[in-house]
Amino acid sequence: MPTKAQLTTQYIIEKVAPVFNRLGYEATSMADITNATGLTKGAIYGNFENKEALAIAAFNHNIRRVIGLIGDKMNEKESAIDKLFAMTAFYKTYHAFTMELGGCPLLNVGVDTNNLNSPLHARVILVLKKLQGNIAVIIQQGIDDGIFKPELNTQVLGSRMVSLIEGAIFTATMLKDQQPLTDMMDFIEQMIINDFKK
Amino acid sequence: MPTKAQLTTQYIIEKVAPVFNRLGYEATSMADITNATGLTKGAIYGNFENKEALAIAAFNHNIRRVIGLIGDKMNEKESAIDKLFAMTAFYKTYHAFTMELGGCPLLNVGVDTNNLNSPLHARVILVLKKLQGNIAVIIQQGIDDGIFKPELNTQVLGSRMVSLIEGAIFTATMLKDQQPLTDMMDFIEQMIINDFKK
DNA sequence: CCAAAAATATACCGATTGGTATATTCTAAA
DNA sequence: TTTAGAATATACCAATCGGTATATTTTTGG
Repeated sequence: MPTKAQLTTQYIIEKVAPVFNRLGYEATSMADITNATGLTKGAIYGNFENKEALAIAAFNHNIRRVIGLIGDKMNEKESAIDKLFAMTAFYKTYHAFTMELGGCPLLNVGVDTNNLNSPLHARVILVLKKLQGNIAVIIQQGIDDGIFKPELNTQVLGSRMVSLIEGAIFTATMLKDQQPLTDMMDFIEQMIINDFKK
Repeated sequence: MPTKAQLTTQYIIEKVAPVFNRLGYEATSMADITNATGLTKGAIYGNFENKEALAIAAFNHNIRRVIGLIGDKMNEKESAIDKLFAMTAFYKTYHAFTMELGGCPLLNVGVDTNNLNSPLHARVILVLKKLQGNIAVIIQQGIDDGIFKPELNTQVLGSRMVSLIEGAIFTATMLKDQQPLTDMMDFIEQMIINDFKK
């Protein structure tokens, strides 16, 4: 059974995570945090060492939500193609997700903390590389299963896919229009069928 | 002949433009601005109404630099294909550019001012749409010249191209690695040859 | 139900924020 | 060279920043 404090810690994270994402991890003030939680600074600093620690916890929470959801969808599938299509299907629903959250955490925090060499930026790079790697592994699985062309460069394609996705998220977020994101996912699906498959 | 004040105004813009881009348009303080220019607040506020006005001027300056450079390169060419290839060639050199400037202004300011409905964000959306439109016009020119397939959806392709470019810029900036950007430009060039050309 | 401990609220700190009023310096025309 | 006006510097403002010490409340084990 979790203690009261553990529940409060989790409560704070869930309340402030979208605030940090919306306002930016530097621009979010302690006043924003106390307003969002209904708690006072005493309670916040009792549960987190400082604002940065809370920001990191909030970012990890946001990332876990996204990666968790997409990972679940992909793990339901067996073949490399089905996994990749589960991914594109997820991102077709991602605009509503980001509208609620205030944008893609990876994009927001990445840009926000760039040239800041904060722990947060290190986390962004790590997640980015992990995403690239995950996609590369799936493509490799497709090659191993004899479904995808063996000459595919999995690393380059993993990196390229992440760029395609984040670029579309950026455009869709800026224009508050789901269409660029949907279009990009259709485009990726065509790419898989036309260029990946044997 | 420009007056002393006009020269100072321009001097301030040039000095603070990379600072705003690097630190973010909210996070940049008046102290950062006076440090970057060597001037005092009196001089800054004598030339600009407030920090936001200066931020807008700095953003416009940054955008003009990028768009101006790329526009010049493209205007040197005649055919739609040559223009598009001039664009990809430019973006292959863009990583060095963004390293010096502290990232892509469009990406940085776009994310930074998202959900803030500031005049700056309105400017970002305008520039984004203009970029999409410019590419669409060039593709249409290619169609009119009988070089590109007539069934191409110029609007969708313009939007998609911008997403491809900004996504690659994001990845390259995060990983401090030019390769994702170079790869994406190669990818776009192949797309032009394989999918655009008749 | 009580007391020890844990958790939260309150009140405060120095530093920094954007901005301004005024003093000073510099520029340019007569 | 003088002087009016423009441009810049200085000194200051209230408000807010992140953070902390302490007082108060709440929880929990006996």
